[in-house]
Amino acid sequence: MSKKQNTTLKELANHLNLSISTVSRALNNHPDISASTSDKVKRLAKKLHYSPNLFAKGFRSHKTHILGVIVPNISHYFTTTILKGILDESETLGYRVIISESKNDDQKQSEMLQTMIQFGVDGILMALARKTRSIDDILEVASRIPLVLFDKVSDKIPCTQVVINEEEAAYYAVEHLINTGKTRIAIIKETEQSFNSKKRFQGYLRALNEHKIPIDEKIILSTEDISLEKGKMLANILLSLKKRPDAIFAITDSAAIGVIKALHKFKVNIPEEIAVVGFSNSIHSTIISPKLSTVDQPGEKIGRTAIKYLIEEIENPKDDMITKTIEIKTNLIVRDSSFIP
Amino acid sequence: MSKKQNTTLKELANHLNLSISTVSRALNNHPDISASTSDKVKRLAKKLHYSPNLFAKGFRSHKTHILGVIVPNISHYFTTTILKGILDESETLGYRVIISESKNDDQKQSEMLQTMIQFGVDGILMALARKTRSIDDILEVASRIPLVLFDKVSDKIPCTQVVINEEEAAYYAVEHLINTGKTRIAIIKETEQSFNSKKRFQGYLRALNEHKIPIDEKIILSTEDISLEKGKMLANILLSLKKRPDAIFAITDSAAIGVIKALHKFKVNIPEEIAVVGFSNSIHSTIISPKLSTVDQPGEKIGRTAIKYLIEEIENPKDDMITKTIEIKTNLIVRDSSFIP
DNA sequence: CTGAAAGCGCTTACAG
DNA sequence: CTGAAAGCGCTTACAG
Repeated sequence: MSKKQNTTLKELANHLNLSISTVSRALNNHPDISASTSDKVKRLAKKLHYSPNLFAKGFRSHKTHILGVIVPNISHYFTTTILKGILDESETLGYRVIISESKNDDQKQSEMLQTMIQFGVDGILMALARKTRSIDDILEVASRIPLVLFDKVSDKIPCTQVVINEEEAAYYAVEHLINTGKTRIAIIKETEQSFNSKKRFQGYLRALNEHKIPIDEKIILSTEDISLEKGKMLANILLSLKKRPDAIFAITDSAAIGVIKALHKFKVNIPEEIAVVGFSNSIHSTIISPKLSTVDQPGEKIGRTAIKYLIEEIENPKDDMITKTIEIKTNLIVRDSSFIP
Repeated sequence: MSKKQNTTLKELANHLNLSISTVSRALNNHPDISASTSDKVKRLAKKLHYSPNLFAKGFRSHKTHILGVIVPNISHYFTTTILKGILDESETLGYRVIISESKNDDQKQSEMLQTMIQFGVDGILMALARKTRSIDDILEVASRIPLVLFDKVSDKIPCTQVVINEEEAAYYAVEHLINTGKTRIAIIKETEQSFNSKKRFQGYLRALNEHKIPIDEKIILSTEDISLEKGKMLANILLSLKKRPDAIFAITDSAAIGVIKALHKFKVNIPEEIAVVGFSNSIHSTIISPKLSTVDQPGEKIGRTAIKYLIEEIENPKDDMITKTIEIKTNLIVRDSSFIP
């Protein structure tokens, strides 16, 4: 065998002619143990690189100190900022995190939930896959261990949910465009009634209504699986209208960047002829030219908040499952794709 | 208690008036068990949503089927593509993955290694933090469990290492510039002798040498912590030279994008006056205009390969630790920032 | 074909 | 102040 075995309590006990119980207590600073014994044990432990087997420890207490995290796509920059918050906070609180990618496949998502339970995670943090139908599996999980949803959530699942102020953020983004003199503001959103898209659309409508700007269905465009390419396509449609919009609010940055690329192609001046605002403050938003005005979503804070609530629920279990929604504030960042006020 | 306990073998046994051993064997398709018993057990197990406690299982065999992964920064797109490969492949092979971010802090990295051992991971996959000094801790880990390095590696650590063909990739990138008629090719690299930077620089030198192009120290620029901003700064220096380069090879995409931004500012035509080539094929490379020529690094493949080697070593332990380096082929992608041949 | 017992590494109530 | 014993959920050699 090339690999060294880990040192165990038993070995320490044998070396010192003590019982396993005593060694255990010495290492855990139990008050009963004499200082001299405690010292001896600790010295030997250090010398032999003893490190407790957390498995065995958790085994007794039914706690693994491992949390499960499921996200649709690990490559989205926004997701990675959330993960940063999750990893950092969980590590300082003494938990490790198992991450899985559902790839927006709700079948896969169910399987992952299942294996996470099998691996004995103490709780699960999750952003739902698109078109999640099988709520049943998720409810079943929530009945066993604490579950917290973030970003992609659903009010059909009774649990803590951490989101951004989607509606308000969209409201401010659109109001900003109105304040810079724009009156014909298009929106590019998703067809399916995803929580996020729906909320952002509501914010759009409220901004127009409150500023007495008529709603025009012709400049409300929807697409499935919103993306850069889709942004381009829909921008082309908007450009072909008799009455072009003078601003476009895209509910994701990638779509907004597609819009900018389409506008470039047709030599449309940004923001003079058409202003553009996105949503997310992805890293792309400062690479594209003109730099994109967008809504900054504080990913790290979302991650930190979500994991804190989860761990709180793990360590202080409550009897009742209540849907509690925590809203994290966002921040509109105005850049060159819209007028600076 | 609101949370349901997980079903155990004991409960199944009690329900059926069988022993725990029999139930265990039935569930594991042991040949000794009669079909009727086996059926009964399986039906009840399904009904009660029994799922084995992998903790208890692993506890006996000293296998947790959990792997540790440490990366410097989870937000780099390239890193996320590697993680995708790791997650996907490990899940199909029946392993789960704990991810930690060292933030290029080698102190933190050592701690992470330590807690991963404590959590009983079966093996560790790691990209080294910049300026990793305490090789000792890493060697200590490698003596206990299988360790595989990827991307950021070091030949001082005797273990399997999965990297791209850094030297060759840089060679082809520079040769491509030479083939398009460029003769004064600058390089922007890192000061510290990181494995990657060193190799890419070697490729640069070899390309120039083989094509009999003189090396000019004035257009070999180095920086610490290479980034977009540093790319801009160094490009400015190059532009201020009496004899400007006619091409710039930046050893990372972000630096290359900084270069493009600087060239834009000084109205330099790309690629006519100065061509630019980056390294990584990050998502930015098609957002920037002109689109960036760059070296595509197949992240998923790197991840998959690394995890396969790790699991191979876990499941078939060898006595000897040998440094084995696996090189993954890259692919030069020519876009608008350099001439299409 | 089925069961009782040991053991994986640890903690802790119970004795002494 | 220290130790023997039970138990966490599972598997498996040993009996029968």
